[in-house]
Amino acid sequence: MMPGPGVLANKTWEALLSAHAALMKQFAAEDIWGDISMREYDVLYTLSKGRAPLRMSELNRHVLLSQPALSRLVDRLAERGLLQRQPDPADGRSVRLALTEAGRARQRQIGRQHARHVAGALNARLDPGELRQLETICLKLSCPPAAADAATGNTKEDMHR
Amino acid sequence: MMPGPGVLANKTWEALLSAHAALMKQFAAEDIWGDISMREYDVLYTLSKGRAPLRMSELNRHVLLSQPALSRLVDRLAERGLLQRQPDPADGRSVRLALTEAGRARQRQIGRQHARHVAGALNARLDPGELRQLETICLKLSCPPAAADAATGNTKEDMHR
DNA sequence: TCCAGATAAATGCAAACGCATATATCTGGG
DNA sequence: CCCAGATATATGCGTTTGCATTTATCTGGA
Repeated sequence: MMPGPGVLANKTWEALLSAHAALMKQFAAEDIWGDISMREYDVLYTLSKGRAPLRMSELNRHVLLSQPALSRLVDRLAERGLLQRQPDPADGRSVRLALTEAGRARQRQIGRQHARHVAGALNARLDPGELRQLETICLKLSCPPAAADAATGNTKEDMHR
Repeated sequence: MMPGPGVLANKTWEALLSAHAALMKQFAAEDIWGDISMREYDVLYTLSKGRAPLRMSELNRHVLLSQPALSRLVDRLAERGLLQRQPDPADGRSVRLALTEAGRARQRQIGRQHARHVAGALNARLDPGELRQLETICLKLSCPPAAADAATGNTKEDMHR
């Protein structure tokens, strides 16, 4: 039994989940999405950010969705003309995804408004110093599991499977 | 226009989303869930935390799910004997939800292991000071559910005026 | 060169989700 | 007391998701 550090980490994770849920609900309630779901927008945004066309598997690392679900979501976006599947010249198994002009325009149109809502929501609750702290910490969290093992010794995730 | 604060807030939100997705994937990959999905566990956990039986609408504030989806998720958990629907004596429309002993045991059994993974993952990436900062900031983000100033009119767009 | 195993993406199918709406109950003005 | 509107939850239905599996391609060792 070592309640100290474990409890703090768990309370922190719970707080992060609450913050995520609260903000997601608030953003989902905004009347800017039209026929694009937030998950679809996430894909459009991720594609708009990368300069080179992304592969499915790279995209799947950014999006919280199973591989088949992402494959079909991309299907729908492609059928609607918002992105294109291109064969990867370097790897025949792979597919490269790129926004069409229509897709890029749609992302920008929604993104402009969404960004305002995001800024409004976060700036209303946090000052710039807190924003910077939060960004720094979240970037540490999203980086691959640090190998810097501590005395706590609970860093083994890849051992199962 | 005024790119400064908006950009910081948006980069921060993106970092938070990445952190959330990365950790959720890591936790989902753990071999501890059995026949309980993470969403179902979230409900079991939320119910286990509150001392008094929760109502659907209260539960729905904590869980990122539509009201009908939550209603049916609760259905399934009730059919499996993990929680009970009880009529609310004070309000006939409402339903009070409480874990059964089986549900409580199941939550504890999964929660014990999950908590270890959470602690392992967060402690591997953050030191206690960062954990405390993150918790504090996330609580600020989740506490004011945007309805704090309903009387003043708009919630966040007006912050720009 | 060949092939077993690994990797990337797609597909069949049942389960779960969200939207719109229905049902049941509560509340307040007349 | 009654009823219009609000609130809490449930249900119908088409869409989307995840799991298991398949298909196609790549890789390295014999």
